[in-house]
Order: sequence, then structure tokens, then C-alpha cells
Amino acid sequence: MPDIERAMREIMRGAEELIPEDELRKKLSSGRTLNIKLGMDPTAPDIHLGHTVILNKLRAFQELGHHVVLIIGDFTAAVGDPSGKNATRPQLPREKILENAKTYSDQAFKILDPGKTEIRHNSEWLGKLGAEGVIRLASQLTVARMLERDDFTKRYQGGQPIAIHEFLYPLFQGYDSIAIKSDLELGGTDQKFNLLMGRELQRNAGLEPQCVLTMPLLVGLDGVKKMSKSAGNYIGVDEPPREMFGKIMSLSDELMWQYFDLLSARPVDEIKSMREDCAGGAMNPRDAKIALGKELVERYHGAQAAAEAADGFLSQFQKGALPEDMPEMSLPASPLPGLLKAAGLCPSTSEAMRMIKANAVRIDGQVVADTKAPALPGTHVYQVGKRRFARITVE
RNA sequence: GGAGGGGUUCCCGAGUGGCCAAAGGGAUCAGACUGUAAAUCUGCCGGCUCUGCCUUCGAAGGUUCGAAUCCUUCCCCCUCCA
Repeated sequence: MPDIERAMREIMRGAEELIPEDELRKKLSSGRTLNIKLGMDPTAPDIHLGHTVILNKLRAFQELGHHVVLIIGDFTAAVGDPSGKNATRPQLPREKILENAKTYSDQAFKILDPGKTEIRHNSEWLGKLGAEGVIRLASQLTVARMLERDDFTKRYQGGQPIAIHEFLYPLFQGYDSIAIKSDLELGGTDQKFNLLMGRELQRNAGLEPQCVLTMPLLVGLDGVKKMSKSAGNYIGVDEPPREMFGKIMSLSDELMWQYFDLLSARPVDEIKSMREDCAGGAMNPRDAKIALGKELVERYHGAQAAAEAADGFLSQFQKGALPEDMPEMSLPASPLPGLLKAAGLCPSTSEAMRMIKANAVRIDGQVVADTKAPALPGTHVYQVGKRRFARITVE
């Protein structure tokens, strides 16, 4: 069965852990189309590169001929996955959830094959469960077992609150696996407990338990925390090409390799030799980063946009040229700090004052260090730092 | 129900009556440098009509010439005992 070995190699690429491996082999060799499950949280609709690590893997399963079931957690949204801080999340109105789900799937279909993807909402079965059903579900697990979950343990020991309903989240997620008879569920390493819960509940329900495939978590731009919208260290799939490229260029040279490993479609060997070349001085790490930036921008915006983003970046930061497109506006005359605030170049006049004192403000390329500089009549290019520009006409 | 601990500026965390817009660290932002929005160093880091003024230390009152610091009530969190 060489096909199965090839499939297994493809599945394991970049993956953290597959539990249990031989079970998946068995499922694959049965020759049937497998149900591959991914749960999505409709509270955070914008897909960032961290999500794409998993979506790319789902895509790989689709290419192997399997069926992806994307579960919109419209019911579980009210519970909220207990991830550290916000133990209680606000309950979203129904329309908002559907809207988020739509945004999410639109973005996800940049990667997934819509023809091989089924979208389900978990309120479909969880909504019917009722108090009795929840009790029956909850009776299958003990508190001690729940506390085994790493982040529960940490919070419990660290004196952080854990609300009762947070215990229900893994149970509901596991119940989803029963409802759709999933054969394999994907998730980040932080999802391991929840994923295994599905296995346990399926087995209790007399079903064939799902396999679990975890992917490493992509570290965000700060190089420390996992990429997430709330941490503000993310690169969104929908971001404009320039922004996406710039953010990739802001990765530290070291972190860049992790991004290569988890996001690049390049052959593993190619990445390895690039890395060696950079370490040995044969290649400038900047150029490796440019290559990565182009590859990723191209994936979401096309080849032309990628080339433009790269050129624009180089001319703006290497040669100090002005960007071609910048916001244009007309504003009433006011002292410089107020003008910069009104133009949105600074969040407050206090901040504008600081920027001026720090020699960060330029008008038509000339540094202005006087906080009391009078308004210049006419149209000029105002610049704060290297990245914020506006063409302002003073009325 | 009982006993104790705690809520500080974006985050962590010092501060127990004036020298506090509040130490220190992190993040962000900016400057320098550079091979990049890498790394490193430096500065800034509540708001404003900015050499001054205004608002902030869980909330509301109070004491005091003066409160993040003391008192009262309330809200929230944690630990232990039941």
C-alpha cells in the first residue's frame, strides 16, 4: 500500500502529533472517504496566518480525496473556549454569528476546496440537547479529569478563576464529533485536550473514535505569544498586500524560519539549504525574508500584487521614497500637533507633540522640530515616522 | 455561613498621607545605526488651547491644607474552613 505511506507523509509534514498513528493508517486503508473535522469559533471571524497552518492541512486532506466538515460553533460561542483571560465572553447575537461565519468561510475558501467542504452549525444538535442531555453528557467526565487540562491546572494553581460553564466547552466540542461522526479532528497543540475529548465521548457512544492531529501554534509577530487577534500580533489573510509584506519583513530573522516551516509550500530541503546559506553568510537573511513575503502575499493576492508590495517596500524603506498612494485630505488650518491628530497621523495631540520633539515629523521631507510651527498653507506631504503619510491641503 | 488575601496607568508589577501622572520590566511608537518594519543602542510612553492646566490608581461617599495611600458603604476576584 504505497499510497497510504505517501498520504501519511503528506499528513505528517509539519504536524506536531498524530494520535494514534496506526488507527489513522487503518482508516485510510479502508478506502472510504473520511470525515475531517475542524471547529471554528464565530467570535473571531478574521483568519490570520496562524489559522492557515491548519487550513493548509485540511486542504491536503481534500487533495487526498477526503471530506472536510467545518463546524461553526454558534452554540459553543455562548460558552467561549476558556483561553486564559476572558473566562466569560459576551454572548453574540445570532446575526452577528452568522455574519462572522460568512466572513470566516469566505476567507477559508481561499485555501479550502468548497466542493469538498461541508459547513455545519453545532446549534443544530447541541440546541436539542436540553438540560437533561447536558447532565448526561457531563456525567461522563470527572472534575479531576477536567483539571488535567493544562490551562485549567495552571489557572487553578495560579489562583485564576474558572467558571463552571468552561468545563462544558470540551464536552460540547467532543459531542460535535459524535454528531458528525468525525474520523479525524484537527487543531492546534493547545486543543489537544478538547480533541481527545471527542475520542472519549465517541467511544462511550459506541462509535469509532476519531484520530487527532495537532499542528504547532504559529508564534505571532512579537516572537513570544501565539498569533491571535486579541494579542494584536497577527497577519490577517485579508490584509492589503503592502501591509502583509511589511509585517513579514518585521519578523525577526530567527522567527522567520518558523514561518518558513509552517507556512511555506517550498520543499523541505530547499528551506533547509536557504537556512544554511543565511547562517554561513552566502545569503542575506533579508532576501530570504523577501522570498517568504512574496510567496505568502502571492498566495492571497496574486503574483502581481506580491511583486508590487516587495518593490514598494524596498523603495520606501531602503531608499526613503514616498509611497505612491497615501491618504489625501483637506483640513482647516490649525497648529501642527492638532493638524497631525486631525489627519489621523497621531492618536492625540500629546502624541503629536512627542513625535515632533523626537524629530519624527517631516513636511515635504523636511524635519520639523518646532511644536509651535504655524500651519503651512497649500498642499504638502506630512509624514510621521517612516510609515505614516498623508497629503494634506490646509484650507 | 466563617476566616484571610487582593483589585494601580496597554500588560506584568512597585508604591501605605505630601518629593506621584505614580518605581521597575514588557509591549507599542519614535530616533540612531543597518543588510530589513531583523538585531542593537537611545528616547518617549494619560489628555489638553503644553514652560502651565485637566483627568486617572475597582465604584461611590467621607476625613485632611493635602489621599493611589486613612475611614464608610458597595461591586468583583482568589485561598482555606464548612
